Amino acid sequence: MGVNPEPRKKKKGGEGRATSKEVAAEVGVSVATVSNAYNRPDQLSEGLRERIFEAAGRLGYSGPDPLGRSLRRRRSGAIGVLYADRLSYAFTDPAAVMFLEGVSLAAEEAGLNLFLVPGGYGLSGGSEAVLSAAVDGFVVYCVSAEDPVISAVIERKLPVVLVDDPSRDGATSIGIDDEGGARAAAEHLAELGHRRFAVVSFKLTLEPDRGLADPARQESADNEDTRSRLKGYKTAIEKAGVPWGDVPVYECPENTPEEAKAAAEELLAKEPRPTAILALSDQLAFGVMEAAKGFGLSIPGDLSMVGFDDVSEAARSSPPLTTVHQPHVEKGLKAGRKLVALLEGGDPGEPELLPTKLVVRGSTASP
Amino acid sequence: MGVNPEPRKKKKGGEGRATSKEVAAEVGVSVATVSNAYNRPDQLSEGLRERIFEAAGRLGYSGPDPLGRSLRRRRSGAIGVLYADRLSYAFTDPAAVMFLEGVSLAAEEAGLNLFLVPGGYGLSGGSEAVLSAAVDGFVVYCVSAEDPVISAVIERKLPVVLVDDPSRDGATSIGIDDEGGARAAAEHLAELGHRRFAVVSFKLTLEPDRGLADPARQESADNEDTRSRLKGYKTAIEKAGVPWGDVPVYECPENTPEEAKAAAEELLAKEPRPTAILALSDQLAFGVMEAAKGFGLSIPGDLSMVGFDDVSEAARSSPPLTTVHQPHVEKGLKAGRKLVALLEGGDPGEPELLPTKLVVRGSTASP
DNA sequence: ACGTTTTACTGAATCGTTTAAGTAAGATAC
DNA sequence: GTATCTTACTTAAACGATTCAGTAAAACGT
Repeated sequence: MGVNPEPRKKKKGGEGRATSKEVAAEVGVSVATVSNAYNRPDQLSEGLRERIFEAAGRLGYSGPDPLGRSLRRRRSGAIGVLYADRLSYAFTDPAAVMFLEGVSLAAEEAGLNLFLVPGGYGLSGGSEAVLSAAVDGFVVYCVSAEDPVISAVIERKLPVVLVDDPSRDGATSIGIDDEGGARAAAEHLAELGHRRFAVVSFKLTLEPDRGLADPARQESADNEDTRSRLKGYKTAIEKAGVPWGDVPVYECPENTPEEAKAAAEELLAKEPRPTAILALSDQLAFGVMEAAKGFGLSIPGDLSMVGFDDVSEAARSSPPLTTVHQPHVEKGLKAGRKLVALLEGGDPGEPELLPTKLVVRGSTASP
Repeated sequence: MGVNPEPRKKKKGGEGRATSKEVAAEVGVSVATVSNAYNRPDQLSEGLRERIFEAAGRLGYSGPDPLGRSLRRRRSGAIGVLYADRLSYAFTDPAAVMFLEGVSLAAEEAGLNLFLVPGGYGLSGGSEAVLSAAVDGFVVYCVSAEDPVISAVIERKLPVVLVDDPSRDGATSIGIDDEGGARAAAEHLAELGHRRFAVVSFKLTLEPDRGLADPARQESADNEDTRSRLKGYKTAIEKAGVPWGDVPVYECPENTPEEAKAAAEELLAKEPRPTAILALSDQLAFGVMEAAKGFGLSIPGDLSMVGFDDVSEAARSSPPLTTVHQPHVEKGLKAGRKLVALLEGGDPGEPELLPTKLVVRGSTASP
């Protein structure tokens, strides 16, 4: 058994990174003392501490290895953000970016790093990324309740904050008043006198369709957000005397202007043409606006348009987009703070629903 | 010595996450076998493997702990992106976001996660975040060569790819043709007939000033990018017969429209007023445009404006911004791929300089 | 001068894995 | 029927730290 015939290469030149053990050997102390030099300066004499740092510098030891430390401490010092899609996609969505900004603010407050984990339904690996991420907890963003990765997260039994999809009981969560915002958007259009509506939605289920979605499919949307927004529209539109069944709801597999453009091209070709289009996100709204331009339709003269999210481009587009504002950064910040509270054994607080607000700009007018 | 009086709580209820040891005990095999069940299915019989998974499910074991595994494997499966500033700031800068998109693309290709590390000069902790991040390598973005965090990164002796600041020898790097792009921008203005220029720059050193920077200070800029862009402007402007010393260069401590607005307000109050302003980034250009609006100046009628970066808003602003395009996403992607190559022991390739290109839109005209 | 505290360390267990090397039993070869 | 190869595991040593429970020596109090 462990005879260890050779003393092994002790430190074969200055090469590679050294370990605390090597530093300890060099100085002639125990590894515990080296550890203390870095973590509890009061546990050793000033002189020895300096000798240790000096030797560390000489040997190329840059301080405790994060992995060894994390393993022992049972804390990695990072919070994970689980994003529904591929990560690269998150960065193209201004709403997601603002949310991340908020989470990173919370991480900074707590001195934690940010670990981005792609959910990537259908991606190679599946929920492997979730299982292999060295984090202390997760903020789960925008993942449908049906997504298998969410089970993977739950399975890991780490502290979790669910964002925008507060359907798992027990879990801490935060969301926004989707329904109220959507209702306000549709009411605004109804008050302007619109009666011919159309809706451009993002995907309703994990296996998305492209095309018109009937009410049954709408009901079965597996994302809480989506369902709530559609419900808000429905309530307001029915109140205006228009049967919901008459309102075409177009499902886009991806939340991109390109998809929405294609959707709008189909919707605007209908006779009679809708006079107002509600989009479930600003990204989609921008696509619709482009399509309208292609049809030679002026906004808001020929077509009124309402988005959702109030991303910063919304104020700068031409015409500026009427949309439902939601506090993306604050949502991220609060989600992050809840997670931090959880990590510190504190109280994450009640599930919260942040307010939304209709911001009327230049893309809506009477028909 | 380790008498271990009590057998310790073996598994006090289904609570907490279980370990491979517990699963092994439950099934009556060694931990090695449990490990094999997850990592090398061919090493054990199908039946046993299923019994192990079944027991794992029962005990709440969700697979090997990432930390233990990473420690042993000496691979964490994550690449770190070191960002100069606070992380929350990265998300407000469209150029940084696009870059991250590229890196995340590369990470996805390689099946790696993304670990975001704030450089945060002057932040509490300093380079602590760098030292404590459990990553396999770093992509260093936009950090001045003088920044102490960059030394921290080097010290960790992990594979590193330097972006936009290829000054450390030996390190793999990627950048863009800053000088050429800047030169083209200034040449464009000169050709239009402009002779009274002003420049709005971001910070020149780690300890930024706000205000006009004389040529000496410009030379001492510790970011390669900044120096190159200024040099490009200088070359073209001098070629047009204007002494560089006559061109006011205003330094903004932060790369935000707000800072640039303040800068422009000062520059535009000068007599004679500049007829063209060059901004080192689009973010800064947007601020200048706002200031111009405040002065009642029309762009490009009264003032021509050129940015740098070609972020997506540049095409949508009014007027659309003439700017220097750089391939942000591609830069991130290539940086990420180089790092991946390094991690896999391959060849990261030569330091690359990606091309820039002037995109003429509506913000420039003859004076 | 003697007991108590403080200071400055060391030893050894532990965190949760992976993996090279070993082994016993059964299958295959000739 | 013996030698060799597989199969299906196990043993034990890492990986790189932290931390608790010592302990010997020095400092302190009276």
